[in-house]
Amino acid sequence: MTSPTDLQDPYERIYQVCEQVPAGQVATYGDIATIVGGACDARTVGHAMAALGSRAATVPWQRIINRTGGISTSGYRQRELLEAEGVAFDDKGHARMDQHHWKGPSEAWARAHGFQVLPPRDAPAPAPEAQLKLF
DNA sequence: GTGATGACGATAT
DNA sequence: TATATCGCCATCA
Repeated sequence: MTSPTDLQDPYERIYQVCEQVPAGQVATYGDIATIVGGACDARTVGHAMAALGSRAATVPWQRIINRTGGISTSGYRQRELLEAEGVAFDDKGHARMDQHHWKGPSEAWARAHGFQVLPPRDAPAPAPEAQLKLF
């Protein structure tokens, strides 16, 4: 297992997880780092996003935001792209994490690719009316 | 090899 | 809730 050929580039794994984020949902850098596991940190994910390069066309980098739900980028129209996907923002420029927070990939997919799943979370605040409004 | 920087997170106030 | 401080890791000069 010490062979680098067995493990893909650390960034490649991050991109792969980012591709699992469906449209209309957002994930935090910490979530991606938790799913990738290993020496992957929230900051490492941020560096990976900055090193996207040509992969920016296939990786939904715009769905990756910081833990506060704010957009750290400036000039990339990240918020505009998210709004186009149906992600709601408040007047403070923070995404509605309670509505669009990605719950993580399927356990089967994560296990099949050697990834991890996000820790279980208690129901934050179910809004029946809000769900009905979606789509 | 060392120091500085960064698309961050968590905790404390 | 917002701000301030510290910590962790990878990349670049």
